[in-house]
Amino acid sequence: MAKRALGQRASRTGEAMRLTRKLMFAIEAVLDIAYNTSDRPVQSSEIAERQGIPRRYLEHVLQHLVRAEILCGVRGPRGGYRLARERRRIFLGEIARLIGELDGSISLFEKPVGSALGQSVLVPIWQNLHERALVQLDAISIEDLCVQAREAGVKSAADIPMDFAI
Amino acid sequence: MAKRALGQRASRTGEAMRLTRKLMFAIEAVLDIAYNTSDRPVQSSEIAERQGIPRRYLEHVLQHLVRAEILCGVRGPRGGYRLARERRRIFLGEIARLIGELDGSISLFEKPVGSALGQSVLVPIWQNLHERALVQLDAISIEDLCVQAREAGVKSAADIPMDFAI
DNA sequence: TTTACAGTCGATGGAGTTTGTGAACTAACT
DNA sequence: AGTTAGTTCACAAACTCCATCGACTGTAAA
Repeated sequence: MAKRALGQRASRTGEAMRLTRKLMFAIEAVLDIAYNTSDRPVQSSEIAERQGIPRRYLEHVLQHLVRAEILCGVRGPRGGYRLARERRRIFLGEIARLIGELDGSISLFEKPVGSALGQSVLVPIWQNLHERALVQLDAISIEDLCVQAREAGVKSAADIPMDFAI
Repeated sequence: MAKRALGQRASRTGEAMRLTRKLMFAIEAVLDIAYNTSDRPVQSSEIAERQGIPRRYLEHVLQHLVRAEILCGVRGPRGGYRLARERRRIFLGEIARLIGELDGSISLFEKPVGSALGQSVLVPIWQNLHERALVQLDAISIEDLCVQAREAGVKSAADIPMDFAI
């Protein structure tokens, strides 16, 4: 009965999440850095090649991660990227929220939903779906992924002596 | 230029789901039809106006729903759309899978994921996320939504005498 | 035959993605 | 110290795909 303003955004707690390509790139990049960092930082070109991500676009994503203080960038020769915190203190949910809020911030369930039907019935369902996904991602840390990767036998550049640099 | 050769599709689970605008339109439309059907079928223009969905695009979506035998279309004057089954036998998961498989069938987690890291660690996470969402949607029928809408006090065109036709 | 719809094809626009060019910064080398 | 080279950062143009719109065709009732 209570008529709500149409333009009401889903901007409540600032929770935004979009299952887009950019998000996957972001998570892949952070994981790659965490898994392959040795003594010197990991360069964007390495990540791009290892993960098969377009270089230029990857740099975009990395810069967002730097601003969000998930990574820190080191300029100059032998520069690259490092994690800004310990691996066990970076969670996928944080990355998802970050990427979601970047451009648009419309969240995973992006829909004006103008009708009363949608407002009263569908919006709650989408919010629920959305929140559950975020909860699931909030429970996974980069450390967890590194452990899984090691158990799966994925090779890490950190295990290889530097002399083999191509 | 199709450089699709790069990544093979993640299409082998057969389950595809995309949290896109089209999916919301589809669910909104089916719900609208279920909720507002009286003796004569519901016309696409009615749905479009009530739900605030662009007419032309809505018809596109409706046609897919007809082919999937979720709706049935009635042509000619006083035509429109009806549900092809009882409301309690139509589930949101079915609609989600349909829309997902339509164009691209790339599913919610669409990513080549070329590296060993991605393959062994990220793909399972995305699949899990995806399956949980589908399970959640599979548990909701159109009937459920109609009940919720009625409890929320949403008016139905089926309750209103036909004389008020504009 | 006319009319009011559902169905189909093609054109347009915008968001997200990809790529290009150049700046700012810093380590290493002369 | 000054210069050079290898990076990250910043801005912007080009490309791609989906949502949107428009015009035309098919069908069935009046």
